[in-house]
Amino acid sequence: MGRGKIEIKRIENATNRQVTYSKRRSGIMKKARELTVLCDAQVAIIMFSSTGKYHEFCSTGTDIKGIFDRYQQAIGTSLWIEQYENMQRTLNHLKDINRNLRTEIRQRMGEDLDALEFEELRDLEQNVDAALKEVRQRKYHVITTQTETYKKKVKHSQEAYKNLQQELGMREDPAYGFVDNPAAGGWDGVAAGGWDGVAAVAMGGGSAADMYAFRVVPSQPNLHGMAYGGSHDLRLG
Amino acid sequence: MGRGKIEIKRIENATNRQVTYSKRRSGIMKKARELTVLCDAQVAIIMFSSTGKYHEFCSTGTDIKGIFDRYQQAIGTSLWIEQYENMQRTLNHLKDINRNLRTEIRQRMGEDLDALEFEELRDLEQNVDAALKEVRQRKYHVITTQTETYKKKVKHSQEAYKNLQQELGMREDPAYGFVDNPAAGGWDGVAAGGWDGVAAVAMGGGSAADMYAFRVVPSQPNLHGMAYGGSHDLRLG
DNA sequence: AACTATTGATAATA
DNA sequence: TTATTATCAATAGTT
Repeated sequence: MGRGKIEIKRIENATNRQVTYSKRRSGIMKKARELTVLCDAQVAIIMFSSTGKYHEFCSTGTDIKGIFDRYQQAIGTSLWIEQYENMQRTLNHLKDINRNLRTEIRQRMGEDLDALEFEELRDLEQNVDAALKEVRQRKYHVITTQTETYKKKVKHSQEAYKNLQQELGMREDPAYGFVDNPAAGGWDGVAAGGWDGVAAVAMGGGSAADMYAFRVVPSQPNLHGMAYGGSHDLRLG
Repeated sequence: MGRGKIEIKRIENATNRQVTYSKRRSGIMKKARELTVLCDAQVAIIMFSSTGKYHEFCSTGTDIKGIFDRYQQAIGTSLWIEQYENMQRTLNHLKDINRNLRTEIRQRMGEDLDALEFEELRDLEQNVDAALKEVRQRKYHVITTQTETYKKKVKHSQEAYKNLQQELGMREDPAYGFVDNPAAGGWDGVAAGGWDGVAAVAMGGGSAADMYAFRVVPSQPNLHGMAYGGSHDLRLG
């Protein structure tokens, strides 16, 4: 239909091809529109030219997504539905795991124990007991490490001070400087046993009240996105 | 284009409409095919007739899904991609929460404590300590409840037996029947103090070895999809 | 973009 | 349904 018929093969001249694309595209769109009106049909068309420009047609009363959802229904199952459902499954599985993890944490916090059988309770007790020992041991380790560090710092400061004293040949009131008498409450006292004593209390499986003796900062930022203070939000997000 | 032009409006005659649909549909498909060849374009068409029958066209070298994925890219964001990405986000969020929960459980088990600050360690210790008390209390409660139940059962059996004895006027060797002498190891002994004694041991914050004294069944099914025996698989599924 | 000579599509008909 | 064909519509080549 034109001034001479053409062979149906790729038009090599780019300009020509683009013009033909434009003409024929509008032709198809018109035909599609007529079809939807004449025959009460639903039509969706998506076109990409060789230059990458895209055009679409969609019959009135619906949209591309609507027609393609219907299309997917028509051909049974497929396309995106499959990966979508896979994802949904994974998501539900994760939620289940999540719920179980939260339940376990709550039980490890001593809550919701009614659901447990005696044997489970017994195992839980053993486990928490062992965990408590681990935590105490770790705490003791941290404390002793800190103590050693402070001891060394004190020693260094002390020696530096003494050296200074000797170099300057000065003699001050012992109450205001470093002295060798532990009873005076100087740094020597701490270095010699003060921190160890603290560590001993911490190690001694003490009561909660004992532990509060170490609370230097009343509340600290939540460094791991968690808190052990029971203020957990154990609902799903 | 036919024997007389027609007005572009819905064809009321169903048969006529169906025939026209069939003819024009094949016409559009042919045009689409020609367009893809002549102009090196990508085209996807989906059509539903008024009777619900569906037909599709897709240029060679791709498929409906491919063209629609490209379409979604072309129009930026939307359609399925949106909910797909929402889902992906939710999924990643759940995985994060999951990882945190597993970390917390491991720390509550006394593992991976190196990452904790001293203050966190102290709070964790307090919390686990409190939890242990809760669990022990609960265990004691279960044991005493069970004890009461067994006591009652024993009492009932005892009385039934005595009644039977009296009714039959029988007298057996005390060694082979229920007697009033607790030292003989009869049920009276258990009812009077045996179970309470057991409960007392359980309550006493005893060692793990003490607890094992209660292990009636060496291993039991995992009723909650969890185990406190440290055999947790804390990896993501 | 607009114009036509042509070819292509199809409405009515058989 | 399918085939025919008289007409109308689309468009290739041109301006």
